[in-house]
Amino acid sequence: MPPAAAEPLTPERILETTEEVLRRFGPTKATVVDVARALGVSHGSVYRHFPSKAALREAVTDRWLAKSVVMLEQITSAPAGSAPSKLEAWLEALFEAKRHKAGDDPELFATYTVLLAENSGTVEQHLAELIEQLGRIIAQGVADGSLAAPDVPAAARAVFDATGRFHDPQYAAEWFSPTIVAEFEAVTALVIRGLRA
Amino acid sequence: MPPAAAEPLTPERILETTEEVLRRFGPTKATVVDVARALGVSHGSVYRHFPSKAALREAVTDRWLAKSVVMLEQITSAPAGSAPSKLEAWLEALFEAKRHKAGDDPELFATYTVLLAENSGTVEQHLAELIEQLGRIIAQGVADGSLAAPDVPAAARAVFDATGRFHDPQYAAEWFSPTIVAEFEAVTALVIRGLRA
DNA sequence: CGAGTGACAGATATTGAAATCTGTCACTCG
DNA sequence: CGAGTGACAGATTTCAATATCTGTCACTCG
Repeated sequence: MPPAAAEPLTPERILETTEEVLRRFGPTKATVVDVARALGVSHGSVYRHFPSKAALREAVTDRWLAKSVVMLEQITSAPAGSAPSKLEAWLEALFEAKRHKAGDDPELFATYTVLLAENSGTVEQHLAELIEQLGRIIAQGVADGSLAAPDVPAAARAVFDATGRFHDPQYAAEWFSPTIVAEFEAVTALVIRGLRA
Repeated sequence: MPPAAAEPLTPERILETTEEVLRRFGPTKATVVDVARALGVSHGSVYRHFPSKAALREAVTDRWLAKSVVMLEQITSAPAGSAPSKLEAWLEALFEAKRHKAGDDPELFATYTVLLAENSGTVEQHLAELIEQLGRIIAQGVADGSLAAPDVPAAARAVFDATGRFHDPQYAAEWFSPTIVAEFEAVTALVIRGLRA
């Protein structure tokens, strides 16, 4: 990247550069000074756009999480497909997306795992959005009679909790075991069976 | 404790003292020298009974894990009770046992969590024993027609995986949320429903 | 003998001084 | 004016010297 630029210094540019710096140096060594250096400005300028290093890192985290929400929203609001098959597709898409992120660039994934741990508020909000999507799929199933759930939000939460081993980054190391796909399928099948009308 | 003792130095006594030292100093500061000092012997003597510090810590871990297995075995092999209710009781006993351990003495629990992390082989064996117990309960249910499972060991594994949030120590911090019991019950109900004939 | 010792080498952990970083603010300059 | 600066104080991290620990082994002594 060009070390200096005539372009105006926007939050957007700062976020992009922060991602780049995190990618290069990792979560412990990446500093605000590094970001400023990469942008060709003084670190004081970065503080004009973000009130603290923590806020900057949180904004990067938020951006990263938003991508999965958008991807899964495609499945959630697809016009075709039964609720049970949507549920299965949604859970598999979530698992596969995480698994590929963790496998393709383990260091970057570890970096984001650290960021996630220090921004539990942001993560919680993101999880709530995912669970809300699950709730919409389950509600569709309840409406067309394919699923049964006395309390849809609670059922959505239960499905999410029960599949935690396949989306919680704390388990990332296990996602490359030769039996993991069979285990994922067993849990998914059990959960969907438990939800059927 | 008496710093010196005329009693012979047995593996048993060393293990007890090691537990004591771990309890007092925590997993990072507890040393073999500390254990020897507490026993009133030289650290060389400890190495007559355990080949390494790692082996000593592993033996302590093993001992600790064995207790839950014994407690849950009571439920597993109880003569009375339907398989679904046994399953529920077993999962609840596991959750409550862990929750109380974590709540009653958080530091000691954290110490054992560190020990667990450095002895993944021992932990895996312990988990296999727990899953084997679940398998026996499910097999009972299949035999009496209350449960359906094409592959009993796989179903046992799936039940254990699906309830991970309520027994994996990595989630201990969440076990004191005001909604955790409702969440546990929702997942348990979902899983048992998924297993019903 | 053989359970226990303690001095030793190499590995690991602790400590405190120096370097770097975070966050602020009075200032510059287009 | 107002985006950007850079020197500064206090907090945090790094680094190298120092201390402690792990694991071995030739030895003691009941």
